[in-house]
Amino acid sequence: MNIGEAASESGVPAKTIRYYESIGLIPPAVRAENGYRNYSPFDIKTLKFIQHARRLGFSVKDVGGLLELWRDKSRTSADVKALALKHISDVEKRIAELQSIRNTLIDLTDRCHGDDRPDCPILEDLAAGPDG
Amino acid sequence: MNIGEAASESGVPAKTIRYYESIGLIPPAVRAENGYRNYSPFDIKTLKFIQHARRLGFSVKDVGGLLELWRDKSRTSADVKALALKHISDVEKRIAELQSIRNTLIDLTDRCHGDDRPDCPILEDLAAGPDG
DNA sequence: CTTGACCTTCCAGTAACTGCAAGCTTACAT
DNA sequence: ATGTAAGCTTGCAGTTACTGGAAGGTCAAG
Repeated sequence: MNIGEAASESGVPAKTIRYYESIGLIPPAVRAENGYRNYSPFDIKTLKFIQHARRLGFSVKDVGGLLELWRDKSRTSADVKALALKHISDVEKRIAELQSIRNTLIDLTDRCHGDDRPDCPILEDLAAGPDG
Repeated sequence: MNIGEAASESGVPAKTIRYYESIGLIPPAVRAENGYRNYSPFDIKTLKFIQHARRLGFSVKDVGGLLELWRDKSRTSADVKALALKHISDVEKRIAELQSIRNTLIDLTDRCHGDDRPDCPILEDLAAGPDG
């Protein structure tokens, strides 16, 4: 299977597959006689695994860790769970930050009449700072 | 005022101030005879404005737009509000994405017993995909 | 035989900094 | 006066995770 088909099968763009190879996230692909990369069904499975983990917001580095755990039959589920829980806590922290940002922005826009006049609490507050 | 003091006054690191100058977000600083950058209280105010807007998650490009609106006495509050509302919608979209990610992760970890045994629904689901 | 769709490599660019290195200048203590 | 440490200058490289593009080899169809 050439890289193009591997891309459409896995959902990972060809360009990105090469990139993952270049950074060592996946091992170098076997090459055909013409130099083209050749992918097995198992390679596709690995690419899908990566794709799913990335969609869940795991960093590429974390995905590397998950791949190792996936391949390592002697790992414990606790190892995996620990990584996932850490990631959940990161995600929740980020959500809380964004919600705080959102609330501040809502507050600012509520107080801005948004008409033809130039005075605008949004700009005034950005100049004055969060506390006044 | 040298760049170091400007940094501690504004909360923007010296390195970042130079960076903002290099990308044209702020005009080139006036130089003293020794070549050192010199900052006025108004410059500090601008840097603080930038800092606050960045903390609210506006991109540097958006901050550039806000700075223009801030300087432009003829702008309308509607212009500013439009930019802020767009940003709120982006933030809310990002929050929704992260919440969806969080829910999936919670679901996965709930189903992983997290003990010494190797079988782990987290890895299994990552391999199989979001739909089983 | 040519066209077009693949594939290859490598280089550059994105966002927003941050770190480091080499080399001034300034301030302070000895 | 001198040593040295802090602060300033520049520029280049590294970060994250790709993405786009150029230049060129390969393959299948008409």
